[in-house]
Amino acid sequence: MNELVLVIDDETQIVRLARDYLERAGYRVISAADGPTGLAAARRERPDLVVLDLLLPGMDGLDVCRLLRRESDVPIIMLTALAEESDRLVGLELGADDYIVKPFSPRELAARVRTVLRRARRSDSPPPGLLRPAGLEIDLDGRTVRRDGQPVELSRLEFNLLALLAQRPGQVFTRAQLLDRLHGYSFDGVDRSIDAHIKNLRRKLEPDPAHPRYILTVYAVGYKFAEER
Amino acid sequence: MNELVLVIDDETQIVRLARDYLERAGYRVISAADGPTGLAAARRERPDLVVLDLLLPGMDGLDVCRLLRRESDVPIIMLTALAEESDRLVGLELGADDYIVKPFSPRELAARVRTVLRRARRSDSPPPGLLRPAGLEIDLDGRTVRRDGQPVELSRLEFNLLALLAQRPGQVFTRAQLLDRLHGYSFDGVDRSIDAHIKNLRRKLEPDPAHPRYILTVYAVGYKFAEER
DNA sequence: GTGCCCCGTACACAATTCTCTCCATTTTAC
DNA sequence: GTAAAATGGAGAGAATTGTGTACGGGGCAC
Repeated sequence: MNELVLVIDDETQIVRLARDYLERAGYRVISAADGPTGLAAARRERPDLVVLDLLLPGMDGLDVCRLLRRESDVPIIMLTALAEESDRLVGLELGADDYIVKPFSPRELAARVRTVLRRARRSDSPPPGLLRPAGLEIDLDGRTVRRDGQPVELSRLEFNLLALLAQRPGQVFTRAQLLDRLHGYSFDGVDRSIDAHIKNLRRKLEPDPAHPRYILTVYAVGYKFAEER
Repeated sequence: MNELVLVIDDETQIVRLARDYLERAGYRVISAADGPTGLAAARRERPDLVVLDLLLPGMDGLDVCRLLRRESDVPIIMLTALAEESDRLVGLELGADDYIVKPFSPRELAARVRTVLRRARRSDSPPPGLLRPAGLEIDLDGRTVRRDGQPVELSRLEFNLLALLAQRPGQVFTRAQLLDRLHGYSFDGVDRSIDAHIKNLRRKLEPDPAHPRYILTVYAVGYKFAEER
């Protein structure tokens, strides 16, 4: 299910713009035109993120922010017309996670939303000492791997490679990137050696190495770890 | 009494923001603007958690981290600007419990602090004076070891080494980490000396030193104590 | 103070494991 | 169908570890 964003703003123009853009970016969007309504919506719908205008009819945006904060940890992005540095601090002190100065480009809004959500996801579940993609169990501290409960013996590079990929499922890494991160940045090797490690890794890890389930090839680009589905 | 957090950072803006937010979240906060001051404060005040900036004047944050680690188990959250090196693989080497990439939202900081403290409370609540991995009995207070009821005589360093490893079964320690924690971190020895101690330890401890049951080698990385299974 | 013993460290060699490269074969994209 | 890319197998060379041995220092009994 896509993430839900609540936009609290009384200017219908802005709400419409934000909605269009955020929905196109893949989020679900609900909105409210004033503070009390917005608070009620937040309580009822439990959005994953709130975009909150500072200037609202009926209730100051700062008050809304405070009240929201009191009852939940939902990330908040403030909209403000004031570019003052002090406002950034005021907003952040009240518990906002980020702020955008009006007028803003909808693309910027979408970018901020994405960033804050990513950050929130990360901080919700701090350091994953253990990765558990379907059927696998990767212990980063113990450097051990199990598939369906069975231990899988990996070499150092193989383990690092797997950990690197599995920490960002779906993200494609080029061979050059993988080389950089597996060795120091000053390494003079052919990037085909990555292929060899991928091969060895698959042989040990994949139930059927010829049809990989975890380590996927992205033709002419690199490799990625399979996303959950 | 509320928990005490020490913030070590030279940017007053960040310190103020962190202080405000953490205090609002119910923590007591002290701060220091550079490494030596921070270390002194940590020794004097014995905080429950340290937030440490990697980039500090006077002393590298990494050094501060190592020194802190040497003399206490206080949880450490690192602030880093290096978005690239945000892997956990690197974090393990630092000895930090968690890290946050700048710029961060104060809410995120508070969330991390809460999580790390909760974890720390859970893990070290009853400081176990006695470890009992299968077949072994390690008395940390009496500094004695028994295997299957039979006393095992160990030298000071061997005992420290065993205690260190056995307190975190399954976690891999690099030779550098072991050296750091066994001696003063400013020790300039060859890390192969760790091998020698491991060898001696195994000879005394293991039923079959050639096929270790307790002290396991992790090729190209270091050593770890076997996990129960 | 002197001699002795234990401990920690350093070094050398052998055994093991890993890493990289080469090349033939298969797969993919256009 | 063709060219580029990826895969699989195999082996040489490098890296890492286990172990025996030697050296030096500190503590302790006398």
